[in-house]
This record gives sequence, C-alpha cells and structure tokens, in this order.
Amino acid sequence: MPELPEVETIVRGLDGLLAAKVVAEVRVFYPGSFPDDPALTATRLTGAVIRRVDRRGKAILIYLDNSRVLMVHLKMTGQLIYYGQETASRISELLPGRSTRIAIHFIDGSVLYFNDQRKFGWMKLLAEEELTRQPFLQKLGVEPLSGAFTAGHLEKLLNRRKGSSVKAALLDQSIIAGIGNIYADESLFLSGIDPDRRCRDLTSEEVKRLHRAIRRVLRESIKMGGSTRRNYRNAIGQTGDYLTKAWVYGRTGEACRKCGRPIMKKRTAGRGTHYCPGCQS
DNA sequence: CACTTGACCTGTCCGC
DNA sequence: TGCGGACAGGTCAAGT
Repeated sequence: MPELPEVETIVRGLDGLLAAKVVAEVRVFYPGSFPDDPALTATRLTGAVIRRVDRRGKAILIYLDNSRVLMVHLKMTGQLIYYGQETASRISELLPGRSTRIAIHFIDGSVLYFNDQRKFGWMKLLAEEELTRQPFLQKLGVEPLSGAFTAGHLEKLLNRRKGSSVKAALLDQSIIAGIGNIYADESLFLSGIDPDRRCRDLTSEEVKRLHRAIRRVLRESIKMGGSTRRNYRNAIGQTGDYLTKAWVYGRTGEACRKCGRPIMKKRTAGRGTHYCPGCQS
C-alpha cells in the first residue's frame, strides 16, 4: 500500500494526534504483527509516553519517552488509524475491525488501531540507540525530497544498477527510499522514459527529467493526501485523492492526459506497469 | 555479483 | 450464483 506520500500523510497526522499520549493497554489480535516477541513488546509499550512521530522511507518511527522507538512497516495493506475517546466509544461495536491486528489504548480513552488485511506489515520496538544499526533502516537509500537528492546524485545512483530496468532501480529502496509502484510509473511517465529502459542507456538529460519528475509527483501526491487504491487511509481514516489526477497509474485503456492515446499496462521488474506508448520511449 | 522470481497472506474482480 | 485464476500499494530469500 503506502509509499512515501501515504506514509508522510499518516506521519503528519499521527504526530499531532499522538504527542504526549500515555499507553494504557496493548491488545494483540495477531501476534505475527509483533514478530520480535509479542508479549514482551506489549509489556514494554505499556506505560510509555509518545514523544513524536517521524518517518524514514516507508518506515514509520514512533518515538517514546523510555528510549525506545516503535518502528512500523505497513507493507501493502497496513493502516494506522486513530480514534479519539469520543469517537471510539460512539462506534465501539465496530471496533476492532475484521483486519485489526493490534490495538494501542491510551489512558485518555483514545485508541490507535493497526489494521492489516494481508498480514505482511509489522511493528517492532527498538532501543533508540540501536536505530542506526537496524538492518532495514541501514539499507535505505536517499530521501527523494531532501536536499541530498540532486540530479547528479541520481545519475551516480543509477550507475550502480546499470544493467537493470529503470523501473526496477526506482523500486529499489537501497537507492531511493520511498518510491513504490504507483510513483515509479508516474515519474517515468512525466519524464517520458519507457520503464523497460536499461539504467545505463539513460542520457544525462533524461536523468535530469526523471529527477524533477520524482520530486514533482511525490510533492503533488502529499498535497492530495496520497493515493487510495483500496486499503490506504490516513491517520483519521480518510482516503487520499492523488489517483483522481494520476497520469497513468490505474488508467489502463483510458486516454493519456497528454496525447490522448490509450494508456497501456505491461509487466516490468515483476510488477504491473502503466505507461503511455506515445509519450514514453 | 547483478538481477529476477517466488513466497508471504487475504480479498476482490473477471471470465466462464 | 459459483468457481478458478490473476492480481493487488512491499520486501526478502532463493534462484539463475
């Protein structure tokens, strides 16, 4: 599910909602969502105070006052949805939902639900000082919306993956952190590059266009609250609107917004890939 | 080593 | 209406 814009939207929402909340109780409906030791994780969370919520790539980092950090990966279908005390009690018969895996209750009666239809997502409690050594975080590449991500930087990064398709390179989190299937397709459309092109064959001009396109698409999507294909919801359960404006993603057979030819779909890097044969070469 | 494929799960949609 | 198969926003291990 969530790529950088969706995770960013959730994080901005949660940061405002969860600051200073005290964990009263953790209910575990699916232990696999706490892969490191469900009972111990729940125990260590209880009583903790939330400081702030941040993100690295697609990973959500919830900083606690006990020198620990709750790291959350939503994978394809994960959701983190907050209900204030009033809402939680008003709709209590609907909660937890069918796909609720973890519920974190706070002392003021508010609740944070971790829902995950496909069960791929997870939450891990880490000591803050081990964050830099955490294997998943350690492997992540550059943040595409940071100042460190320049066109020159992208050109160097793509040289590392010279033999592979440019789409596979965009999906590789160790190169750029946060791009997934939707924004890979959108960025490649905007830069006029066929997803199957080899990284080594891209000209400097094309890399510059791709760099601009990535930043433009991610920023635009954050503005629209991200993309909801099916499962994505923000911190208070709302859908995102980016797909109503998408260039190619999810628009197979519809007219290209630039040239009018039908958008096509093929398989590249093992993923369904949307593109316009007229605009991308 | 570089790159691709299958597995992890559940749910939905499409064609017959 | 029912059933099988393909497919879905991610990542990792195993394969070529």
